[in-house]
Amino acid sequence: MFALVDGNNFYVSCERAFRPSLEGLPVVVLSNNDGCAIARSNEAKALGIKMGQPWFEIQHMQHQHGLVALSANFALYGDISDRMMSLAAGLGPTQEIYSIDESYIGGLDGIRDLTQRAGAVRERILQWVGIPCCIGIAETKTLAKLANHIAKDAERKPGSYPADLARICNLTEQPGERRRKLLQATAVADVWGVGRRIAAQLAEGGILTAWELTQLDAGTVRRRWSVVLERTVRELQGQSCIALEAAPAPKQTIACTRSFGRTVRELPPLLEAVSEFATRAAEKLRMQDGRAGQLQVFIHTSPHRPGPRFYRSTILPLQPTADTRRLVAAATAGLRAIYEPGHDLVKAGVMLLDITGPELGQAALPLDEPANRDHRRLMSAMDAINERFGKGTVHVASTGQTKSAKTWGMRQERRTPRYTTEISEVPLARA
DNA sequence: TCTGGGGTCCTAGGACCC
DNA sequence: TCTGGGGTCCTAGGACCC
Repeated sequence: MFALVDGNNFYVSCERAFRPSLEGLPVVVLSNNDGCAIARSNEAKALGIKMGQPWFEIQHMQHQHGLVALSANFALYGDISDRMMSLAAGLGPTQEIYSIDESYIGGLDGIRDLTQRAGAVRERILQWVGIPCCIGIAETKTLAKLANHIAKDAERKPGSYPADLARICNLTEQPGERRRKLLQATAVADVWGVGRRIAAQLAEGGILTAWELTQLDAGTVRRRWSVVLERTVRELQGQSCIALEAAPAPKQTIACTRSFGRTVRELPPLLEAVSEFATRAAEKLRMQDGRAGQLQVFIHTSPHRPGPRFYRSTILPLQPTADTRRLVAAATAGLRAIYEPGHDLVKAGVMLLDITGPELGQAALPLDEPANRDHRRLMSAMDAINERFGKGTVHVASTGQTKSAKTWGMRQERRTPRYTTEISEVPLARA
């Protein structure tokens, strides 16, 4: 049995926790560069704002409907997430942190008063962290996700569901008839693992609800679609196919990519940007104690603008490494190889590929041991200094001198303070 | 004027091997 | 007239997730 604990409209809820005056207002959180809406309060959803909708399309709602838009404050969301996750863990013996706002809890069989217990955990998260969440409980992860969806829907639209399902929905307690009705009330597109494409194909075959999907034969689904959808069907039928993953698997690829605040044509700012992306990617790589065997760099113009497009990328083979200096050197060399003047570039990125554990990188360089050890010590020192004194305190020179001189940096005109992670931005309480 | 960022897994087809 | 069988590895593309 599994539970899924999921923060409601998570980024918006994080902002509201520190600015209660946002309660009841339509609020959206915008992506990097204040480009599009990536989180919406219920009030904003009610205005018809779609996930990922560009800001320029909804901007007018500020005056018309009192829409409030905030720049994404990921430092804040990450920290609030950690606090929420540690409380969610109290629900059962094992936990998988699935995303910034969701975690599965496993090993729940035999726990008495589970539904009540879930309610208590929900209360505690709300009181201690200030984040409202919903909890779904069921026999499989896919069903727990579906139960969570019901709990959220029932909270948002009281009256369309039995009142006791709002916020906490334990499917295992639902009598057969009621359970069937709940699955019939859930659109097939809302099932975890069913995206736009497959939902459309299912609709052609008359499969519109989660219930109808459970009625399909698993073997048929495998032949017509894939083993992936087959697994989803089996999970919906109550057969657990997706296990809880308590320890996060090391990443196979690590990316750092950004859209620019404005278009970039010249090479020097691009070199700066790409150096910084390679630096960030290298930090992530060292956090999992990995080595990259390949590095990819890309640049491109806007896919949304009419006219000729320019998209170019290259992959460079590496002696497996986690050394920022070598990764930055590879990234800038790659950029020089693909750069061509005269294009209004809007985005660049660095990806680390062919990632292996530490042992392989060392084995490949048996004679180089002492030097390798020195590289690692230097990188550890750099990471420790940057951890203590802030990102970029020590950096390679090619990432540029000062933040203010950046011509390519992102727009973030509406960011709230980093209330919990930056000492100068901690809110003051007045007596 | 203005559209995010970071991942995973599966499959089909080609190259290549014996 | 007539052309095997079985396997692995790699890549590109598609689909999905948040």
